[in-house]
Amino acid sequence: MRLTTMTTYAVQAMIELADRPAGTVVSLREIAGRHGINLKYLERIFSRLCRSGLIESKKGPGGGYFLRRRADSIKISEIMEAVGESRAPVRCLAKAEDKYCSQAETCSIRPYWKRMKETIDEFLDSSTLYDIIKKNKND
Amino acid sequence: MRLTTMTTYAVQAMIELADRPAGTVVSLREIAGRHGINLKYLERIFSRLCRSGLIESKKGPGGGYFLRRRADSIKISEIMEAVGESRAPVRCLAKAEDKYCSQAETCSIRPYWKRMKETIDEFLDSSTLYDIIKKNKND
DNA sequence: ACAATACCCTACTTTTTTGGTAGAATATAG
DNA sequence: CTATATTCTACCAAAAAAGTAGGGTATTGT
Repeated sequence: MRLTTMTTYAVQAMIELADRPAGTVVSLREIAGRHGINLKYLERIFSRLCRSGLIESKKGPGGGYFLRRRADSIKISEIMEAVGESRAPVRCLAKAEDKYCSQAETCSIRPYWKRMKETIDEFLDSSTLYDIIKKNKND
Repeated sequence: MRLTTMTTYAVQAMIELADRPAGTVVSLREIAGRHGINLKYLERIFSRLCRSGLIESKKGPGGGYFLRRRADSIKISEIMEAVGESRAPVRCLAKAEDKYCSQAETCSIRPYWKRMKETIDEFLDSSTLYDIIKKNKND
């Protein structure tokens, strides 16, 4: 039941972007350096975030990435989705794998795992980047 | 965010035991056969469940395993605990790993992961074997 | 007693997933 | 033009999970 480090990196990085004033961009080199993340690895993560439309890039010198939407409209679940983190506790509940288990219809435990997934989804769907930042600033 | 198959096997098997009338035992061979689980693999799982005190064994011909407590007193979280499934979404929240991240104290995201863990724990702590069986029988 | 049944322990192998690397291509500000 | 930065396509290594194998030990019905 552990998130991949790719997911935690992605959230960390998104927090970084959210913390910057609008109109500024952040380079990967900067983020990678500060968090001790391999640059190439970060690149892969950001390309996914980009493809999902959560962030946008500005190329060339002085370029970098920036949030495409307001921090309070970006759900944590969206970030996970972008980097491919599954939120299903069991394989038979993952997307496009409904046919993985032939006995899915009669399985007595599946409904339980489904409720578990819903609980997790609800949590991740109801929190945004802004919530994390805000909570932190209240200290 | 996926449970290991060992965990899902463990829950499946515990449901089997819970579904039997009191006083009866179930052999591993039987469970392994019905669910298509490798016998040796199941043995390992059951030895852990046994060590955790969730089930008990009866040796000899006609022997097998049975629940040590009532189904409505066995939490799903206990089963996970028994087979070593971590419920922490990130490593720095896992047991005996508080020192994994040196910046745990100042980390802005950690409190969020902690709330996530609490949400999951709450779900798993508040459901028992009996709940799963019962829900199923209502169909 | 003893053989049948079933649990118990240790080590190993394979597979899958995750994490990390490398190198080159493309775009752009100055 | 060129330095900086993102994009794309592979590939490789480490770790974790899953599955196997084989021998050993305890119990009990007969």
